[in-house]
This record gives sequence, C-alpha cells and structure tokens, in this order.
Amino acid sequence: MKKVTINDIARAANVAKSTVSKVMNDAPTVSPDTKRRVRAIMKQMNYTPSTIATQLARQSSSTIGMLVDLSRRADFLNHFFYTIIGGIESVAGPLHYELTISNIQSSGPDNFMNRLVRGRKVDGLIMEKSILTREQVDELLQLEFPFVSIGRIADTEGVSSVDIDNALGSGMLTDHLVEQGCRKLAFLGGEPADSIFESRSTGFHRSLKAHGLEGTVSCCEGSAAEGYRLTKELLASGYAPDGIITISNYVAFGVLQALQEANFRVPGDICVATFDDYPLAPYTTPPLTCLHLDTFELGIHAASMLMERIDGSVTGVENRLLLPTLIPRASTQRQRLKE
Amino acid sequence: MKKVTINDIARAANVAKSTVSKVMNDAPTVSPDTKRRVRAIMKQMNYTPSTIATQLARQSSSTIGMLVDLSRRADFLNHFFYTIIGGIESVAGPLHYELTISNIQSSGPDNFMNRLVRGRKVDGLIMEKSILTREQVDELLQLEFPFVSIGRIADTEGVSSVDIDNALGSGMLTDHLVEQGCRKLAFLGGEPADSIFESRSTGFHRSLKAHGLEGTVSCCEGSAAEGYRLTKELLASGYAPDGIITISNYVAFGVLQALQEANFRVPGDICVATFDDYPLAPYTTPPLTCLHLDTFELGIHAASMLMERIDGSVTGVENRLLLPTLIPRASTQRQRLKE
DNA sequence: TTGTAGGCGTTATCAA
DNA sequence: TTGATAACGCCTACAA
Repeated sequence: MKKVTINDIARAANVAKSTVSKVMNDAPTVSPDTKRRVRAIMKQMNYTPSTIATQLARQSSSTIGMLVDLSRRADFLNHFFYTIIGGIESVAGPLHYELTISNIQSSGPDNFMNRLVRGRKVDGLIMEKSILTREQVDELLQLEFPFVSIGRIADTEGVSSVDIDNALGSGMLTDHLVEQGCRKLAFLGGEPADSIFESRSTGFHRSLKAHGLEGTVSCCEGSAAEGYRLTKELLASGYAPDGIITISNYVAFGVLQALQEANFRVPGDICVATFDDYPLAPYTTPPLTCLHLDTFELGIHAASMLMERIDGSVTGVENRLLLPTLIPRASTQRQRLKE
Repeated sequence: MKKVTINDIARAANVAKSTVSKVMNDAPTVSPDTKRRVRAIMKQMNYTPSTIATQLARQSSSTIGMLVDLSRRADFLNHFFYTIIGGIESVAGPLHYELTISNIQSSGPDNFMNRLVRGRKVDGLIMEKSILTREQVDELLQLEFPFVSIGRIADTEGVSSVDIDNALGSGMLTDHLVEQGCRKLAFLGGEPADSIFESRSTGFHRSLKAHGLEGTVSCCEGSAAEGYRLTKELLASGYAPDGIITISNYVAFGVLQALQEANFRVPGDICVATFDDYPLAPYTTPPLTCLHLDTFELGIHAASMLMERIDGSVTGVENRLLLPTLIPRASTQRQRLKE
C-alpha cells in the first residue's frame, strides 16, 4: 500500500499540484490538453485522491451517520434495519455520501455527540425516535446540527421526522375488518409507553367510533407467546370478538394458534389482521392479512430530508407520514374479492 | 456550528498548539498543572478535536468498512445484518473505530475500491463471501489491504474468513434425528451453486455414511412455498423419510404445513429439524428443533480478526469456524429429554 | 516542560 | 491557462 499523492502526479506531469487538483475536479479553467495528459498519468500511476485530505480541505465529511442502540435487540426497527439502510444508501450514495453506523451506547467523553457531531465526523444524523435523550435532542437543535428522526419524537418541537402513518394504518385495518362483516373488534399487543402503540390504538379507537362499533385494546409485549396468552385470556373472559388486529406478526401468530386450539374458525368465526408483513405471513394457517409498511421508503425519505437540510436547501421542520398498504389474505377473506 | 480549533484553545490558554495537542493525547511530558488549565479551557470553550484533521495527521482513518450488496434483498446475511453489525461494533467501538456501510453496487470510477480502499477512507474491510468478484479479491490481496470475509471464499487462497461450521451443523442435526430414532432422512432446500448448501449437504452425507443410513437431498429456494412444494413431491414420489432437515426456517415452515395436510404426525411419523433459529420457531406447530447460529459472534470474530490485521499483530491467513448450537424442541422430541 | 516548524494531502485564492 | 502559496486542523520531531 504505497501511497501516490497529488505531488507525485504533479511532478510526473510537470505541472503544479493546484493544476492536478483542478483536473480532478474538472475545472473549466484547465486546457483540455493538460487535462488529458494529467489524467493519463493519474491512471498510469494508479492514483486516487485521499478522501480524508479532501474532506479536511473542503471542510465537509461527506458522510452521514445512523445512530443505533445496539443493546436493544428487540426494537421494531431492527427487523427492518437492512431495508432502511438500503433506502438511505439509495439516496446518499449517488450524492457521494458515505454512511456510518454508530452505537450511542459508548458513553464517556468519547460519545457520539463529541466524536460525530462536534468532531464533525458526519454532516448529519438519522436515528430512531427513542434513541436520543431529551438533552441530546436539545443539544443537536441548539448546535443547529442537521438530523432527521425515524418516528416522531414526542413532545419535541423543531425535530424533522419521517414515520409510517400508524393511526391511518389502524383505520385501514379496522375498515377492512368491518367490510368483511366484523362488528366486535379487539386490538392486541403493544407497550403502553410506546408511541407506536399509542398512535395505532388511537387510530383504532377513532375508526371504531366512525363505524359506531365497540372494541377493546389489550397491551402486551410483541411476542407470539404473549399473543397466545392474551387471546386465551380474551376468550376466557367471555368477550368474544369477531375481528382481531395485532400490533405485529409475532403476536398474530400466537393469536392464530390460540384460536385454532379453541376451535375457532379463521376467518369464519374470527378475522385476524396485523401490522407488518413478514415473509412468513403468507404461510400461516390461514395466510395472514397484513398491513405492509414500506421501510425502504422510510429510509429514502429520511435520507432525502437530511440531505436537503445538510445542503441548506430546506431549513424548516417537517414531519412526513408514509402510507401503509393493505395486503388482504385468507385470514380476513369472508367475501370473495372483486377482481 | 461555529468551530473551535486547537488554535483557539492554544491562544486562550496561552500555550503553543503543540502543547494543546499533547494535552489531548495525555502526553507525559506536560506538567499536570498546564494539563489541568488547558483541559479546563477546552471544556469551557466546548472544544472537540476534528476527527478528520486527526485522521489526516495520523494517516489512519480509524474506521472499518462493511461492504454490502443492497440490491440483494434475500441474502442469508440480511436477516442477521443487525446482529452482525452489533458484533462488529462491540469490538471496533471500544477500539475507537468507526464503522461505515458501503454498497458495492455503485460502480464506475467512484466504486468502493477507489473511494474506500485507495482513497484510504477505511483501514480495513469486512464483507460477505459472495460479494466480491475474483478480480476484486485479487486486487485487495495484491494491495495487501486488510479484509476479512464472512463465509469462506471458494477457491481463493490468502483470504481470512469466519464462518459457521455448516458441515458440522449438518452432522449435529443428523445425529440428533438418528438419536430420536429416525432411519431414513431427507435434506430439503438450498441452491446447488451456493457454498452454504454445499457444505451443509456434504456434512449431511458424511454423517449419514457414519451412521450407515440412507438419505436424499433436494434443492430449492429457501422459501416456505418451496418447502411446501418439495415435501408434497417427496411424499408423492413414494419416498417416505422419517426425518427431515431443512436449510432454513422458511423451508421448515412449508414442510410442517405440507406434512400436516398429508396427515403425518410430527414428530410421531416424521421428525423435522432446521438450520437457523428464528423468533417464530418456538411457535410453529409443533415447535421447531433448530440449529442456532451465533451471528453476533460471527461479527465479533470478523472484527477482531480484522483489527489484528490492521494493527499488524497478525498477518497470516486464518479461517475460523464457529460452532452452532442445537436447540431441541417438540418437532423432534420422540423420547423424553434426560434432564 | 514548553515552543517552533514542518508535514499529512487536498482545495482555494490570487498572481503571473 | 497555469502556478505559487496559504489554508484546513491536527501531530510530531526537534529545539529551546
């Protein structure tokens, strides 16, 4: 790994290094002839400019950071991490921006706020809504450092964000169940403190009211075991819903299992629909009606909003909401689909 | 975002900037007194050194890159991306190394080889085995650029790698089924060209031979639909195995469904066990016996091997294999477990 | 123990 | 159209 620098090229081409620099940036003030000559030599000497030196000189890192909390193994976003990264890269990459992943866990003086933000290692930040403390949000805001949150940060003015329209999603699921003839609904899953649960259950209630129907909401961890337990409880309690909406595929899975054991027919007796569309959803018994959330799109919006803020073309606060898509499958299919 | 530099601190503290630099690096040749004074001023002025300037001066980027092919949505590793990243970060982070994710898709002169490697944007690289072309591998090797592959690169000398011991894993699954009384096995799933399939099926055959048993191998895409189809075919063909090993949870899921429809009891008539342990595995009917692959550990090894090569403490080629763990569940539980 | 000066590899500003 | 020369912000001999 011997390093060829701009000086070597300049010497070899018999020009000043400033000229070489201009050639690299395709400046119009360089004669086509020298351009050709210098380029030939660069190729021949296998030269590539040092990214770091360029960044120092340009006073820009050309990289954006994604903050994660690696200690949280069960976050909603983990499952979609790869897809979101893909979305981000699809807009940052073509703009020649690098993406660095950083764990907020590391504390002490070497935390992300110093290393990335104050140390100007990145030009902007994307993170999941619940990762930052209130103080960190305020600090970023006060530094006027560009960042975009995935998921809306509660009680915080001034933070731009992208999120799935969860309330609307609940409405879509509810409407769908009602269309299929359900009249007594239950919403299962979600932690009361989680804002995702909050917006989804709010949307559920709002939609129920619009239909003039009743329904219950039961919280639990987003696991199959909990979905199973809660369903058993629900049935034992005597409240017999004819439609169930779950907060995740895992919960839905537990629900299906419990219903099957209790000899309820799905969708005959009870319809089941859920948020998220995991690869297994089409293969449960019966196949699960899902609300697809486009997380790639989430990454795209997060990144493009961030880039706008980095290049200064947009400054205001913006909170985008993305529309989910209903994917009807057999678990709610009481009437034939019109084709 | 006004920037405080080392010069500002030097001026404010009335010392030379070299002294400030020494203070930052806690050099022993600075009096405790000035150290205190300079540090106080740094704190007060809210100073953080520029990562980029430091990198230029130190001639080291202090970052490692992870190469991915974002266009491949269905890779084995995607599902474990977050976990692997976690493993990598857990060793690179404490060493004050950053991690940047880079998409190889972007081609042209601005590809990763120039940007990251020749441009010295990263000190080392980690990637999945099938991402690089033969030429790229050779180029990295020839540049003596440190990199570690996740999964062994076939036909390539000189590349260090970490991988799950897939052949051994097949043996573990086979042994387990045989212990449970199975005598006629089938291995389902895997693409013939994929090296993961190759090592797994090889291990399967080897283990069968050791037991003096017979068995079949059928390839297919790693989806539930294919597992379902293949199982139906297998049963229709008249070959009735009493034990099935699948290459992924998805395939296993399809298998279970097909067996259920055909009125085979699991594990009574046929046992089913699979590679990988997805969150849903304990909730299939019956719960699925799995071979757990520790992908966090995979990240840890990849990163620590890379760091050794970056700091020069290790130079040779090394191919580590990690041991999988069998997680017995009801799908293979014919006899009571001895506790 | 501290300061001076040069270097890391670019970009950018003027003159020439 | 080109070339000196000074940033960019830090590190590191070497000198004081």
